[in-house]
Amino acid sequence: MQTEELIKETAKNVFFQKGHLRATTQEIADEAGVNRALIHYYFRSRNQLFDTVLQETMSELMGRIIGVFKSEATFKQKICSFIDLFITSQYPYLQTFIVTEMVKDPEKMKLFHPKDLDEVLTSFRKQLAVEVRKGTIAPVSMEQLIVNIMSLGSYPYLAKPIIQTVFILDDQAYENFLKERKNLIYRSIFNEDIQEE
Amino acid sequence: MQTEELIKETAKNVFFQKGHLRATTQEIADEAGVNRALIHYYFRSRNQLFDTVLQETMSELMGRIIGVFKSEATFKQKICSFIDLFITSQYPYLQTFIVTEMVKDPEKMKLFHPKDLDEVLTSFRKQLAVEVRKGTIAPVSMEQLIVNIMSLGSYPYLAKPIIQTVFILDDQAYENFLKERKNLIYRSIFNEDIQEE
Amino acid sequence: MQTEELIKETAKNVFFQKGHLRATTQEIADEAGVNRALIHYYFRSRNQLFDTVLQETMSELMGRIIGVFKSEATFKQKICSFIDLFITSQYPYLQTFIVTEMVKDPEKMKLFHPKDLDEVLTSFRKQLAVEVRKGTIAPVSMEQLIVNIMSLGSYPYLAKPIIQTVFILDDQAYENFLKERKNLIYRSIFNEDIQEE
Amino acid sequence: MQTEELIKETAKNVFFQKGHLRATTQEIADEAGVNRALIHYYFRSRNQLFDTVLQETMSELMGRIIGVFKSEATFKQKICSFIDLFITSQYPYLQTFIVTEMVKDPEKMKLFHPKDLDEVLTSFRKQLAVEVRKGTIAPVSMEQLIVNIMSLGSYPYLAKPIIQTVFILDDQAYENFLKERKNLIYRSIFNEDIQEE
DNA sequence: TATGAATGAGTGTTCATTCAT
DNA sequence: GATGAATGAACACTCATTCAT
Repeated sequence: MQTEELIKETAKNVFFQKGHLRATTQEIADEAGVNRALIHYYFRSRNQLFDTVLQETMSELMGRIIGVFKSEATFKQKICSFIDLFITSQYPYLQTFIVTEMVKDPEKMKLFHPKDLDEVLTSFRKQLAVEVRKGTIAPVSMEQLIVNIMSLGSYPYLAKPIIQTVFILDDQAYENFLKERKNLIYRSIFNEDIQEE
Repeated sequence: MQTEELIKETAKNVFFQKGHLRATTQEIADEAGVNRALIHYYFRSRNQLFDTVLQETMSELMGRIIGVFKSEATFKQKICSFIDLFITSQYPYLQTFIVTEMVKDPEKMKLFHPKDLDEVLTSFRKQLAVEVRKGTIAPVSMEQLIVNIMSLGSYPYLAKPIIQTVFILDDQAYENFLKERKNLIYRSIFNEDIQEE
Repeated sequence: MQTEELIKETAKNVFFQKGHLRATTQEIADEAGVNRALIHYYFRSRNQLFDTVLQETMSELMGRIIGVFKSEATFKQKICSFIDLFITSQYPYLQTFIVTEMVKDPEKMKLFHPKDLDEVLTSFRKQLAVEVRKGTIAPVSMEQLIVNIMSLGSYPYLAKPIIQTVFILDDQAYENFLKERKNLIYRSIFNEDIQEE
Repeated sequence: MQTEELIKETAKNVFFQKGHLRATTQEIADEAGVNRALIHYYFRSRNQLFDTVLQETMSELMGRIIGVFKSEATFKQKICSFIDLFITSQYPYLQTFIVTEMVKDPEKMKLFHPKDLDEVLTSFRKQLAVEVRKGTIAPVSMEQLIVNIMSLGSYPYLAKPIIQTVFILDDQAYENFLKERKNLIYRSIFNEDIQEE
């Protein structure tokens, strides 16, 4: 039973961490140190491994997102946690993967919409309206706000090769570049630095 | 000689517009209405077609970027043009393509750094410093500013399936969502709406 | 010890009754409700299970054939019983199986020639000669007579799909078609109907 | 274009002459002296090669059958030709093949029922009725008569290994055994020897 | 310049078989 | 005896690539 888990974790890492989206069963098997046929023994087909692994990863991500919004934290704290979610993603290539895969079958995404997401978002929308009225944040729709945070957080991971090339940054310099961004994103929303305590 | 061009253009569209990043030579040949072997006649290998096509597309993109910064326009106009560059990309899947391809061979990107990019950026960095001093824009490094714009512009294209799923937006609604963003991005930089004239 | 028997019987049914001549060990194991590895535990290999099962089935068939000829019945009764043997075979696909398997290794068949078959046939050959002299039956060699009966009895089972197609007969009509044949075969030999009593 | 034909003919021989019904693409390719991938180049899949080859062979067989019945020959001559069709089949394993394949998908056979077969059979049924009235032949339905001939003709080819074993006949002896059968079958129908001229 | 034919390397998948428990 | 896990060999099939014309 732990081998099944090993294959799944290896596949997640190969696909979403290493970004080898077209990885063959052979590559995954090699990486996991198991026989290629074992993948079929546990998952029947490469596609089912894909689906399983994608499903689980998306569930985890959605769970975290919902967790952030459901918490008792203040508005600013929620935003802070949400930024973290996308700035330090466990799976930097997950989103790229989804984009490339979903081109073929966009309907698949619908499976990843959890039941309680809607109410959570509705409640957050109200909270946002309150904060806008209070003047904590400039007027903005919830959708645009959330997409802004995701954009500012994720894109630098996705476009790493482009950005490194344009600005001639080595890996260390890029690391530093990324570190500055959390506070920068926060400031683009609230016009103030993060209050640590 | 025009067949070579035809193949190249077809490949660009298949890869970067349609997002068929793993397109086979057969698909490209079919789409172009030519024999599959012709691709090898002109480009020797599938990889060389890839490289050529990527090289040209990147050159074009870099050319546009440089064009924006080199122009005689005002600072705000430059920013405006730069936003446009990433919001209405001719090749929505180009960046995804780069990301996925560069994972395998990150050194490749170095080929895409044009000679005059550095001086253009240096000059823009000075212009930015001036505007910061003038208070036109909040203090920010040039790198972070540019990456912010690229993030806010490109990411919603890359992550379209995710965003549509989370917020339950159909294609029409998503289109509208995207339209609002240009001004929104501009406002996030200058705290004012775009001045049309 | 009864599991071994269970596997064997299941295999016989799968191969020779259901006609699934290429059945995998998994299918047989599933049908028998046992673990796939057990088949190898008892029979070492799929081929040995095949051989065992074929051997037993052939022995049983040969036993019946010998039983018919060895009995004290009259000549006509023997023929009648012999017809029955091939018209209502317990294993309709046994012969098809033998044909397809023996192509690969024809020597295998020699294992299925029982010791007492020769004497039984010799004795039947004499009985036939007597009946020919008496005029009960038209002159014919024993081999041809026996093959005729086997042909007329078995072939309609083997060629069922062809015959149904040519004459457009559904399963019910084909059933009726087969029922008529016993008397028809008997008449082709003795020019008279079967005397029931 | 002749390679395609070569593959097809090789496949026919492997399947229907040599009786290697489960032949792999590799075996067929080796036999034909071509690369395995060529089979897919011409026929897309192993199944399509099967279907094509089966279709053609069945069409040919059906054509011959119809040809016999459609001819201007006398009743006895037709029967004679029909016997020939099954006694000296070009593809001894064709029928075995059909039997084993059709177990999986009996509906497939329906494709092999030619349009003009029905009228040809209807006309032959009338001719048979006339001959029965004339006393040329003992009363029998057309279906049973035809199946009898097919049985007596084909079965000895299908069951060759069994028969050789039971009667201990070497290949030469079996050859002789088969030669006797044509006249024997004819006599089982008309109670007289074939009139050669 | 263009094409149909041909090939080798590699992919996902199946399966009989083995092994440790 | 019995089982889940694991493996190697084979299979159909795909694809980029080459070659003769």
